[in-house]
Amino acid sequence: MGRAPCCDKTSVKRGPWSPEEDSKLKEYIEKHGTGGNWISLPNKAGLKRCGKSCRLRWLNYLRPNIKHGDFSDEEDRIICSLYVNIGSRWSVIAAQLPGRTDNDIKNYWNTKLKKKLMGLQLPISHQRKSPFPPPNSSHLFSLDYFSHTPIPFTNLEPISLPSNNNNNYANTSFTPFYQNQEYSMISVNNPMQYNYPIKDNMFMFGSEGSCSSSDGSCTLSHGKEIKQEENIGYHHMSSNGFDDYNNNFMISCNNGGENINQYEEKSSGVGYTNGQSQTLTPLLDYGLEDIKQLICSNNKGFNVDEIHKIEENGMYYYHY
DNA sequence: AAAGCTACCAACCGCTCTATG
DNA sequence: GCATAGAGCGGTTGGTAGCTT
Repeated sequence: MGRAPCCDKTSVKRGPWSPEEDSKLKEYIEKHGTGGNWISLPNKAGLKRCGKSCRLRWLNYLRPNIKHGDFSDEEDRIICSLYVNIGSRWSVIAAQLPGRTDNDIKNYWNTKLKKKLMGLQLPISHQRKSPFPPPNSSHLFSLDYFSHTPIPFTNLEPISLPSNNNNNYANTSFTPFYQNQEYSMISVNNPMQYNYPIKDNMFMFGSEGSCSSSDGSCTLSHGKEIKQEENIGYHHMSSNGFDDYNNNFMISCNNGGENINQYEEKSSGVGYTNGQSQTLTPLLDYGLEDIKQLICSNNKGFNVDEIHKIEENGMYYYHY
C-alpha cells in the first residue's frame, strides 16, 4: 500500500510539455512565485497538470540559469569525485554544479559517465585477481578517514557485485573490495568500489582516470579535509615499499578515507609485511619525479631512473 | 527504404523527509 | 506524540532521434 496519489491522474495531462504550457508556467511563477505550494499552482496558472509535474518542469527546465548540453571535464571530475564519496545523492552533487539539475546529472551519469568508468576494464588477459586475502586476515588494514587509524580487515565484508545484465561484470576478473560495514558510507552500487586491473611490472597510482578529464587526472576527493581539486586519500606501503617476501610493490588507496581500498601490487601473490608499521603519505597528483622520489624514499636500493610514466585509459602507470 | 537497435533524456512513480496543526 | 500534506529525492520508464543492418 503506497500513499494516495497527489492528484487525480485521470484529470491531469501527462507526457511532454508543450511550449504553451511552458510559457504559462514560466509566466505564472515569474509573476507570483510558487507560493510554496505546488499542488495548487497548476490550477492557479491555468494548467491541467499535476503539481509535482509542474515543480519538476520548473526545476529541471524552465527556471533561470539552467545549463543544458555537454558537461565539461571539470564537471566530470566533480561528479566522479562526489559520486565516489557520497554515492548517488544527485541533489547534493547538483548543488556543486551551478546550473545543473540533479536529473541532468543523474541522466548524464547513467548514460555516459558510468560507461566511461566501465571502459576502464582492460582485456581479461591483462586483469588480475585482487591480492586481497580473505577478510579475516590480520595483515591488512583500512583507514578510518576521520582518525586515520588503521582498521583491520577483520571487520570487513565483501561487497556483492551488482546484478546489472547490461554489464558483463560476471565475465571479468573484477573483484569486490571489502566494505567496512561500521564505517563505510559508500553505496554498494558504486562501480568505483571494484578493484582495478593492474599490469605486470607497473605501479598504478591514484588517479581514477575514467572521468574523461583531459589530463586523465580524475580525482577522488575527500570532501572534508582535502579540497575538491585534490587527489584521493592515502597510499600506504610496507616500511620499505616492497613486500618482504616477493619484492613486490604494494599500494593501497583509501578513497576519501571511506574504506575503499585499492591494493595493487606489482605481481600477484602474497607476502604482506606481517603487521609491520605502514607509512601514510597524502596521495596528491604525482608527477614522475614525485613518484621517483616517493619510491626512493621508501626503498633506497631501487633504481628509480628505470621508472617511466605512461598514461593509458586515463590511468597513470609507472612502468619499470 | 524499412526494420531493429541503441542512446539519450524528459517525465513519472513512489518513497522518505519535513513542517504544521 | 501523532496524523497529515506537501516537498524533495532517487530510481525507473517510455518516447524519440539517430545509427546500423
